Amino acid sequence: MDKKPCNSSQDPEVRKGPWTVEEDLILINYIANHGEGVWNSLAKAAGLKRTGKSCRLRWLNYLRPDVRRGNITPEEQLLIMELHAKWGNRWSKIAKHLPGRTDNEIKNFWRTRIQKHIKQAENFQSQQSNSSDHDHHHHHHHLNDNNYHHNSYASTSSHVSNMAEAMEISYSPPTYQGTTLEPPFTTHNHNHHHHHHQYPSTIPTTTDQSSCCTNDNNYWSMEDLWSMQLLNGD
DNA sequence: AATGGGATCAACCGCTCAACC
DNA sequence: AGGTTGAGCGGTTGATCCCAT
Repeated sequence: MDKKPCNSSQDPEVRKGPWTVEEDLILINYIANHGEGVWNSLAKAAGLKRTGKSCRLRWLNYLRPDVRRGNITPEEQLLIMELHAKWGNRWSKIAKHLPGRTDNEIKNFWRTRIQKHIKQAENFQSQQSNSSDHDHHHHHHHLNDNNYHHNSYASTSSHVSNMAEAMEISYSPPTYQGTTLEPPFTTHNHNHHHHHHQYPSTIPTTTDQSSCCTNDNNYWSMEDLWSMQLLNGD
């Protein structure tokens, strides 16, 4: 009988899964009137059949008025890469430097949009170093989530932060920010909710078409960014 | 036209830590 | 001291969407 009742998995009183609009409204309304915090009792008092944890998460990641939705901007992406290079998977710490973004969002962004490109770059690099006769195997590691915890951040981070710095230098020039930059940074902007495009397909035409660092859409893709890393990385 | 597979994101889980009693 | 509770973190999953076959 030492089973803890905290096993909420089959508790019929507790709802799980996606939040409904009604639940959202209840939570918003309650917090508007009573404030946030003490999530377990809040959940009960508000009449939500949710765990406090679930309420907290829903509020912080979605309902809170100052959450910023929409695609990660190039500037944000750069920041994420820099900070991740410094700190690794410290998502909440990183998120503190991106106003309105949540740790969850940044984590998702990293895992879905960046990590795979790292692996590609990794493979590419190892191919390169294979083709060249020397086998320096001293840079075989990269940002591999699982490596993360036991290889020192410093070794990987210097790599990436060099890249980030190099990118920032060529990134910040006014060509980009001066041009009503509203572009989807993302490779394809599939807002999969309903396709309400917040970005017109009129991509800002930057003044310099030379653009060693822009692709045909005039904004950088992951490929661009990571190939820059490859050029820059040792 | 149907469908399989990859990409994305919201939400869950287990865990740790700190405060409090 | 030891137990309980709440907050927060990072990893993972499940549902959905999109696209190519």
